[in-house]
This record gives sequence, C-alpha cells and structure tokens, in this order.
Amino acid sequence: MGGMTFVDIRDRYGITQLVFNQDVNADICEKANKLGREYVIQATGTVKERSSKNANIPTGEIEIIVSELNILNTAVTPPFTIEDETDGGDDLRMKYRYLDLRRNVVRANLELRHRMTIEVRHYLDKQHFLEVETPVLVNSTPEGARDFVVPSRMNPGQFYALPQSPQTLKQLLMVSGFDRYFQIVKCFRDEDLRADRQPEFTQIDCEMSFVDQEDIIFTFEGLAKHLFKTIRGIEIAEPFQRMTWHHAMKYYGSDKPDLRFGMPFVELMDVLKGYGFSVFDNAAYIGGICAEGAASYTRKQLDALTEYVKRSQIGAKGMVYARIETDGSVKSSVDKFYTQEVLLQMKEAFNAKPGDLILILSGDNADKSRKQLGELRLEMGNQLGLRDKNKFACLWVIDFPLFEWNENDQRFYAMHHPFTSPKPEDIPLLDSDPGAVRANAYDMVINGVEVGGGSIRIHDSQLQNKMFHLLGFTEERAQEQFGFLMNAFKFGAPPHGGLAYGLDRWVSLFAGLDSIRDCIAFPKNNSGRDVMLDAPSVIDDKQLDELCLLVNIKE
RNA sequence: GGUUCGGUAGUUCAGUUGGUUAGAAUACAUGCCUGUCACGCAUGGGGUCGCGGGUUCGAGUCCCGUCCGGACCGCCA
Repeated sequence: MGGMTFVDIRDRYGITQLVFNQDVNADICEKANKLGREYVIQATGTVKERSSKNANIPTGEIEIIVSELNILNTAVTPPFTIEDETDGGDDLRMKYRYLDLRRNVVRANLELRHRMTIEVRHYLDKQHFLEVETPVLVNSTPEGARDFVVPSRMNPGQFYALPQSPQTLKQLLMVSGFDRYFQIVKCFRDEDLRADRQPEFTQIDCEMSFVDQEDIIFTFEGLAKHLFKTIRGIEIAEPFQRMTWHHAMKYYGSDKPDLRFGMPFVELMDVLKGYGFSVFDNAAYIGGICAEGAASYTRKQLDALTEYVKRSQIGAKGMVYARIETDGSVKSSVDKFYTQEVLLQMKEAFNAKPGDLILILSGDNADKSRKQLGELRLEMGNQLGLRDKNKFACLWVIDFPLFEWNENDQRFYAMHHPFTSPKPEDIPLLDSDPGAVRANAYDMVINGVEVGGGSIRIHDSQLQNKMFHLLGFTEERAQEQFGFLMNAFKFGAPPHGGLAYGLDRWVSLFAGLDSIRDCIAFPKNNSGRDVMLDAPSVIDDKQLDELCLLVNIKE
C-alpha cells in the first residue's frame, strides 16, 4: 500500500481510522476524536488496510496515516447515532432522513434498488422493449383511488390529476405501434400510508401487443427470474406455481397467499355440523388449519390466539382448538359436544398427526370467515417461524373475477380496471351472471406480497361498450372519460395486454425488509410534516376555493 | 372515520399501592489515558414528565378533555 490520497471522511465511513503523527498540526490533533462527527475533514496521508486483533472487525476498512488534515466544514451533533444499529426512532430518522441515509444499512437498500432498476432495463432492453415516458399532468381517469390534483393556471377552475398508473397512456402507445413498451414510473394514489404502500410509488410498467396471457406471464416470469438470478444469485429453473383466484380464496382466504408454508384450509361443515354445538350448527362456514407440531401450545398461548382473532381488525367471534395427542386421540375445546369418533373424522380430514394442533373458525359469512382464518394462518406461520425472509415462494394468481359486487352501492365495479378483458369462454355469462365472469387478469405474488399484476385488455369496441354498460357508465360519461381511448381504438388497436411490477415492493422483498419505506430515499411519513421534502405547500385562498369546489373534500 | 398502543434528558427507555431533590444507558462538554475500534477512567451540564383542567395535604403516576405519533381496519380500479 502507501502513496498519497484524499479521502472524504464522514459518518458513512464511520469506523475509518485516522492515525496521526507528530508532523500534523497539534490543534487539529487535539480535535481528532471528533472526526467525522463535528467536522467534515480532508485528510492527506498514507493509506493501509486496517489491522486488528479483533476478528469481528469487517475487512475492507482503511486507515490513514495522516500527514495533513484540513477541516472543510463543521457539523452539529446529530440527533441520533449514525451507525448500523441506530438509537433513533422512525420519527426522528424520517425527520432527518438525509442523516439516516448516511447509515450503511439504509444506503445499501438504495444501492440494491439502483442495481435492480439497471437489471430491469437490461432485461427488457434485450427483449426489445422501448422505454417511453408518459406525462404526469393528465386528465383524471377515475374508478380507482383518490386522485392527487394540481390546479391549472391556464384553465381556471380546472385541474390536472397525477396518474394512478399510466394505464390508458400505454394503451395509446399500443395503438401507435410500440409493441413492447416499458417505463419505470412514479404513480400517485391519494390513500393512507401502509407498511407496503406509499402515496407515491414506483411501477415497472409494461405493455405488449399481439400477445395472450401466456406470452405476458412467460415474459415477466422471465424478468422475475432474471432479478432473482442477478440480484440474489438464485436460479429458478421450474415455472412459477399457478393458482386460480377462487382456489386461493377458498384454501388460503386471500388473493395473495404466502406459500412459504402449507397449512391450507380444511372445510368442516360436513364433519362438525349437527351435533348440538350451536355455534357450528348455525354457521355458514366452518373451517380450520392444522399447525404441524404445535400441540405443545399452552392454554395461555391458545387464549392469546383467540384474542388475536377476536381483535376488531379481524373480527372472529371465537376459536376452537384441538390437539392430536401422542396416542392419536383428539383433545379439543369442544369435547363435550363431540364424540371421539367425530373428532377422529375431523383429524382424518386434516390428515393430522400426533403432535399437531388444529385451529377452527366459523361464522355466518363464508368469505369473512375465510379471511379471518387466513389472518390466523399467517400469524401461525409467524409464530412457528415458517416465514423465512431468505426463502421465496413465487406464485401467479390467475382467473380473477372480472367484477366485484359492492354492497353499499349495489352495483358491480371492475375488479382490475374497466379495460380488462373477460375470458372468451365466459363472455356469454356477461348478461346472465356477471359475477361469475372470469377475467384475463393475473397477479404475481411472492411470499404473500402482491409484487405485480396485469391483464389482457379489451381491444374490441363493442365489448368495451358492453363493459361500460355493465359498470353503470352512461354513453355520455364513458365518452367523456375514456372517449380519447375509444377514439384511438377506432384506428385499429392490436390485441394487447400488460403488467406492472411494484418496484418498491420488489426491493423490500430482496432487502428482507418489512416496509417499503427504507427502499425509498425520501418516503412519505406522517411525522415528517415539518420537513420540507414531505410537506404540502400552502396555496392561496383563490386556489383553495377552486379546489374545494372541484374536489369533494370531506372535513 | 374506527380499533389499539404510546408521548418522561439530545436519543432509547425505567419510574412500585399517588409520597423527599424524577433515574439509567447512550449522546454531549471538560480533563486524563490510549494501536484504540461500542476504547477506558474521572468530572458535569442537560427534564414545564405533550398540553389544559380536575381529584388530593401531595400527581410523571388517578380522572376528564385535547393535541401529536405508531400499528392495524376502512380505503388502495
């Protein structure tokens, strides 16, 4: 080693070591123990690899035998320790995000994100996709989340909406003959924050012409495999598992099941109904899961599980449990209603072994009960350590319903969006039984996270008109909102379809994080409202009046 | 909008059935020591216990209100 070098030493090089010799200015030496914290310094000296008797010190760090030291700037004490294990809470870290980003662990996530976007572009470019930018200030295309709006100076009383996705724009590009389009693009939805949801987020948005569902799935499964290989070093040879939406709902109570572990639902209406246990006798659904090897759960743990499913967010009325004893007999919390014979039938239904624990929920609404059981399944997966962050279970959920019935509004809504194509064989059902029509729509789910989804679009104007009709659009309203697209289609729209991956979710999955927040340099955060980067501007009264008139702002 | 948990030094937290001057760790400051690496040692500055009201001889602690935040639900074509 040796030689002269300049090194910019700040907190992100936190344990870079400076060693001083007598030649260095004594005043600066005196302040040496503040290096990189209160001062931004420039050191000149001899660089060598760090030596240490402590084997725990990571290699690759450097130390500098300093011959000259200049203080370039001063710095105040940071509000939290800028180390891998910080003492700062989320609140503080978000408020001082620029300091948080100096921490290696956060920086590493953004480096991962960078590498992933490079690989996405690399793969799609090789597949002859063209990246095209679409505008951000556009007309609102509702029937989705709330829009973010921007008043238009040129058109007083009117406003732009920020796109919730470039959906209609990329369909126009298909009419233009860009047969393979993609864009890594910001999308905006004015909804509340969640761990896996930000109001502005990034999609890998794609669309292809002259394709069917299999083409899309093949292409983007390829992208997923490319990312697994280049980013995580995981080669996946076999095709991803597929599951119909109906199957997912019935056996996992979710349209995005976590398949890192099994524990599918077993329905027990036939087995347990009619023995005088009124809760089950009056139920519209009885179903359960079998947790392998969990028979050792104590009464206290089982009570805690019962409390878990009874929380208002889940809303189950109670939980029945049954242990499979070492001799094969069944010991349950409802023994007084059931003979051992019936309980053994139940055990058979689960194919349960000694040492297993069966958990059963019931209710008067099958869909709700399945959803509750799905939450319980995930909780058991957590408790039994079955949700390993280094294990990946990739799944296509296919055959989504085309429509979703809304009880409050007493009408159908498009489950995906109004341009989603029904399965050709289900088209006759559009008139007779719209709720049963399946769509050419698909989601990719990894470890219970919806990382992307898409559909084959309708390119036939007659079918599209029929869809608008079924969704309760008048001809005028359809023309008003989607007329530009319908007109474009008159000039010959190829069969097309696409998919959008959620970049933030992909990164957080690969980074092993529970939240997408740390995959974004400057995420939205409620407590960040006093930070300029995350605070809306004050607008003048006139603009405010205009907006309040235009947008249905509820107090 | 709902459920729930929380708000005490710069920070992360503790604080007993209500009871002397509200503590710890870390950070910060000063000095000493030092091939140290979460350095060590000594010293000491730092708190309107979110805010307002009430109960009480006495409130960080109990009650009411309010503000703020987290998680989840609603919402997210």
